[in-house]
Amino acid sequence: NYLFAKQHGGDLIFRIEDTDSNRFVPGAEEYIIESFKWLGIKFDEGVSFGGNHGPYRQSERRDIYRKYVQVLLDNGKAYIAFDTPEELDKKRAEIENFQYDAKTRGMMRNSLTLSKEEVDALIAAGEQYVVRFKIEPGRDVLVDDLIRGEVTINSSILDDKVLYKSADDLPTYHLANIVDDHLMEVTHVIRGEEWLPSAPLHVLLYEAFGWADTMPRFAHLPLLLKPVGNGKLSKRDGDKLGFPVFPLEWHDPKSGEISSGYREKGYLPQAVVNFLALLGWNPGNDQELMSLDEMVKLFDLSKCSKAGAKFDYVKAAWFNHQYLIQQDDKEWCPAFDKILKDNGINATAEQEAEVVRMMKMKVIEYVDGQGNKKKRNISFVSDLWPLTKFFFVAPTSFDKEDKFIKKNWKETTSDEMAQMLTVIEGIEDFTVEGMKAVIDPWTEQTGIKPWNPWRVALVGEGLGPDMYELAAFLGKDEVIKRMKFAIDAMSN
RNA sequence: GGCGAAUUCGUCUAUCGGCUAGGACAGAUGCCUCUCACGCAUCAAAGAAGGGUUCGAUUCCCUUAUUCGCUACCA
Repeated sequence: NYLFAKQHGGDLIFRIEDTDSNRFVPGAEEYIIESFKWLGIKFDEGVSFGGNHGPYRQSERRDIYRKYVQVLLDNGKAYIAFDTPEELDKKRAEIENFQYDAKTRGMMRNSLTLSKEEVDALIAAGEQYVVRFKIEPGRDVLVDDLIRGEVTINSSILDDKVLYKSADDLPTYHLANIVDDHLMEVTHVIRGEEWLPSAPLHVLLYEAFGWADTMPRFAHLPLLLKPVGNGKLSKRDGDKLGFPVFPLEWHDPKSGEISSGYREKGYLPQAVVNFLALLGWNPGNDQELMSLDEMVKLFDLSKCSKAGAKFDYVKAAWFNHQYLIQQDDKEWCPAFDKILKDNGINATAEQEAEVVRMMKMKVIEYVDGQGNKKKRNISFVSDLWPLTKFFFVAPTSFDKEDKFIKKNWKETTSDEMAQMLTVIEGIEDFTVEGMKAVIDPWTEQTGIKPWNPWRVALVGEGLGPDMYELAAFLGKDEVIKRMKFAIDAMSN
């Protein structure tokens, strides 16, 4: 909706459709606003955004709906029904495939079967009622969908939908939606496929009000499906499979349940928007990485797919990786700082920046000795801890079955490391250049290839940055300490 | 059950009658390399099934199958 509206210079409206008072959730509205803000999706009108078509909360538009319900009642397009939920349940149990429609409305308690006096008396007595849309059967209703083309549905399969319920003096979605869209001068309705079956009902409502000529265009988008198995993606699937479904972490005030959020998991909003936009739409070429502004230019409803798309959280992580590596070093530091704190490390800001710099060296493109461009695969800043802990914590033991250690620490290695240790102890200038000046000639003289064993000693496993850089960061004392410990531990 | 929609590699998708069916993620292999990665190269991987229409169907039509959605005084 955002892409479409912006592309056409239109306004995006943020309307709260809270016509089901039973389902009111405190905090949900604020949550939604904050989520869109985080994603960078800005509305032009609506709750918290202002505009000339308010109020934008349907629960605050009761006067308006009451008026339009009356219009339909007056022109015979709707009627009042007194059937209680219990009575309806009974009918459904009695009659197979019961539907409240032209065939059955004659046997129900409503203003079509009751006299005007009876109806007035019931209302005066405080009886609860609903207003139902009187659907004329046997008509083929055409829905011209921008994505699916022309869809025809016969009105006979539609039931006499409830438009308004007196119990809470609120309309249902169908009535509120049509009235609001008309009054708010909505030109396009882009919504999920689950609305396609009731689209003809909405067309009929526009006609009943005499608004057919200004009826908005419809576009029904495909649904998001579960990553594994069948069915549409539900709120709970995410945490079951280890990925977020909610944009922001959500604490349900009623159940106390916590659903993880993209923001808290370390996703970048641009990555989420990009990934989501491509689920069900593509620009028609091979381009996958696009900013919101680019997507506004490229978006095309006719290029939206019609079938549901399975949610692939592995690819979502890849998108995040792409956006993460484009970020400046400094943007990683706050998140990295938190990771360190969480792991009980007290590092100086300089140290943090230095580690991030070194890791980013391997993340951002750089050219190695062979002229190859290199990068590092980090999808989330939170991935950094296992890749950086050795900067702050010395190895406490060595897994002799570890493939890297086994391969690189042979029988003679402890002796070679001991030789290297004496060389290192003699180094005055413990910088990358200073070490190179001493160690490079030493390796050539002795023929010893110290890199991997040295890595075992300082890191404890087969990962990390260039050894000179790492050693310079750790400092001479720490390097000596770790080497002594390794030589000792490995010879036992 | 009824109605509607959908159906291309494991996943997201391109193709608007000419296909040796393209790309991306994931996977495999190789190269690179002081490690892990990254990068690069290569490989493997698809038109649900059956009928039509057509010189020619992944593309159009029909049937079947499967999946999804709707069938609430929920949205």
